[in-house]
Amino acid sequence: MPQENRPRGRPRTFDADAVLAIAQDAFWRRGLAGVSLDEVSAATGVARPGLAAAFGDKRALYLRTIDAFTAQMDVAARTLMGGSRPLRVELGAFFTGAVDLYLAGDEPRGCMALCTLPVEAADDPEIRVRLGAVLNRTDALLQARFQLARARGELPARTNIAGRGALAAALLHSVAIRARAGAGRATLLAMIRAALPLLCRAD
Amino acid sequence: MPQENRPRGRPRTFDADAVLAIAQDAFWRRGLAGVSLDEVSAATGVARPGLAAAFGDKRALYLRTIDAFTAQMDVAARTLMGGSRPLRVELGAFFTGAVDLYLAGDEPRGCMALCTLPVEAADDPEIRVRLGAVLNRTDALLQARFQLARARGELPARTNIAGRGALAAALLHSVAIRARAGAGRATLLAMIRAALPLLCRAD
DNA sequence: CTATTTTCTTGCGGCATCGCAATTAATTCC
DNA sequence: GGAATTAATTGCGATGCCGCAAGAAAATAG
Repeated sequence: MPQENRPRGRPRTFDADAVLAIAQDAFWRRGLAGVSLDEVSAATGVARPGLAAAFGDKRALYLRTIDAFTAQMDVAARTLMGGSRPLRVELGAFFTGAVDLYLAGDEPRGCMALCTLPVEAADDPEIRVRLGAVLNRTDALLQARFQLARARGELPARTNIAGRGALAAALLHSVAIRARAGAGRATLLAMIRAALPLLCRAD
Repeated sequence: MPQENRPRGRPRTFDADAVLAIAQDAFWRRGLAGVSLDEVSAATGVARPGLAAAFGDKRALYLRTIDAFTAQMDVAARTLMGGSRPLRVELGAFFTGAVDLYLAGDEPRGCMALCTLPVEAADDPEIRVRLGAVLNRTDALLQARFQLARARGELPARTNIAGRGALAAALLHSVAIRARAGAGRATLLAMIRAALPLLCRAD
């Protein structure tokens, strides 16, 4: 009995997204070099050849999880900073949301991209490009928000958008690393609270 | 002929500091997990047992190079930001010096500590502590400089030192990662130039 | 000159990791 | 029902990596 639009041969017995989620968790904690495919295989119940057939080699699987991560971040960022509330409120929500994500499970995870991509970036041009893309994406997001605030009169017309955006992005990068270093929620939130007035000051 | 205060047995035939420098270079680029002892052995000409005898296992050697790195940074930071010049000048020198160091050799090196420690930090408590120590050190350095500026009247008495210090440290972290992502010297300096006024503004 | 101490070199053994090939299983097309 | 197609499973082989042990070498102490 032919079902729907089944591809052709024997169907997959595992859910690629579920495997990806488990792999993402492992790479988030230990990075590309720190995770073995045997480990992913054991955690997912999918034998190595199955992983290879579905995703390619270890590096390709890692890149897939990085892409998934950045997609998740994009969604979260746009949700938290949609542009409907005042600048300061939305930036506060944005950074608080980042802290929540970086400390999920009360483990010192930090940012998957900012904490695991850089090691590989020095010798791997493709990963270096990925890292650059992640940075550009948040830069664009934050600068756009400052620009919007300026257009709305929350910031004076002469406000240096690039400077504000750079500092806001920097704060995110800093939080990402500090979370991984074990900084507590209270510490991170205090840092954000102290820094926000400078970022949002209307001059 | 007994020389000086020679220890007792056969003397070392290699310079531990030179070996450390070579190992540091390798770890800087590829991180702890990305470097094999065979590689260090080949690059230094010291056989693995020699490395083991002098430094312990790979992780111990890595920690030694991290310590050497932080010591180098301390020296550089204190040189560039001695407190004799105005706040803005010294911060500019500090960040420019960081860029120089992160781009030395025109390679996208970034910061050894901030780009290689985080991956290992999640699962290795001792490395996590090291990372925290690196962060605390620069926090203290920058906050002290802002405090000095406030005491000298370059900043108003009500200036939030914690906020300024956090943002300045964040800028450093950001530069460290961006350099590794391949950002050019001009890009980084432009970012710093845009951000400095906000950090130094006397209100 | 001999004994002792420390280091250097070589090599072995074990372990983990990865990629590939061969076999078995499940499903669709005709 | 048979052929074709795609997956899953198992297992092998090669490589890299680490730690340790055994023997040779270079220095000092007496």
